[in-house]
Amino acid sequence: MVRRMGEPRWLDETELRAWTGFLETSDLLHRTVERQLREVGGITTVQYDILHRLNESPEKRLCMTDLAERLVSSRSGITYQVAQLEKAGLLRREDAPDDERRVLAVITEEGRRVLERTAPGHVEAVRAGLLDALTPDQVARLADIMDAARAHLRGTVELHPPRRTRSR
Amino acid sequence: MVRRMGEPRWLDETELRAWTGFLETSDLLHRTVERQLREVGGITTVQYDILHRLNESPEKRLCMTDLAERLVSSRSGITYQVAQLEKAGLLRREDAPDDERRVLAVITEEGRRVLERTAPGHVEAVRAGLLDALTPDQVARLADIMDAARAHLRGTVELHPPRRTRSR
DNA sequence: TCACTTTGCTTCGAATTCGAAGCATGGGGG
DNA sequence: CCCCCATGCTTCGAATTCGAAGCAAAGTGA
Repeated sequence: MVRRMGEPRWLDETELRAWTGFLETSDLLHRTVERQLREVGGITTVQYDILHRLNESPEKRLCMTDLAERLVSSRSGITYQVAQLEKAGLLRREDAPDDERRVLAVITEEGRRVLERTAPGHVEAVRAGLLDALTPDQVARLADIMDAARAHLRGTVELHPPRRTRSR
Repeated sequence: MVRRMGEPRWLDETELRAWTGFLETSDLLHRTVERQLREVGGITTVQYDILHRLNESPEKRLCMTDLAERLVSSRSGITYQVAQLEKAGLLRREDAPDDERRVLAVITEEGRRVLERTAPGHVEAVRAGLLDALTPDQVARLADIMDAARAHLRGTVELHPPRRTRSR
């Protein structure tokens, strides 16, 4: 399965602009949003996402694996962040009734308050950092482009490395 | 300077798609590219960027601040990564001749070899992860959109927190 | 020249992330 | 029922990142 490739197809000017622009924009954007959340809400983007997902879910609770599924980090990362949020009183853990192995994270009233308090500023930061710099037409095109890329990547990328099989 | 905001302007469906799509795409993309570089070249994206920038620069050398300027991390982060790369033999440090305070990072022959060896696969990963999923028209539009966003953010965001002035 | 500030870099401790390994429960196939 | 593997989560150590604090050289103004 050695793949010897011929002459590499280097990026032309437009492709390079798209790629480097994407890299730098996502980096800058992440920093500003992170900073805003930190200053106003005292939480990180990851924590905001966790709380948001919990709050959006019908039962206001999700198990660790579901949280990790399509979110930022690895399973151990979720364990860590949920522990932080639990210490801060923004969620609590519950054992799943039907499966002893599962642990459910449940958003607390306090967590909901933090979310309500930070959400408007967070949205404003997203507008100020990205959406306001674009025309409505560009926003629409960006949405379509990101949909295409996201769907493509979802099919291609394995989020987590495959689990090491016991034997061997 | 307390800004009391009225009813927050929530994101409409398209804006939400643009934003969440952007977040998830950049995350997935970062992971795949990172993994490819790690497996093939044994280096991280950050290290690739550093080597690439050094190699692109006219004198094949840059001082730490210039490296940190618009790159990934804080000053201390650059110190750390440059130390790693120096240990790996991919660059060496030199004192700047004209300013005793500055430290120059200079890419080595070995570093150049790693770059040449990894670059084609890296570009392929970028194509496979992003560009191939888009039409040429979409790539061009993405480039323009990212240019706009990048320029906007550059003007808005302060990369590093302001330096603490010594006396109160 | 002398104080004082600025600038460039490094060191330090804290926080976060990851993957590997470990533990416990669940789910078959015999 | 029992063995074995799959699944869910946590713990561990390593790597990376950050900001604050510190040190040294360079610049500035009197």
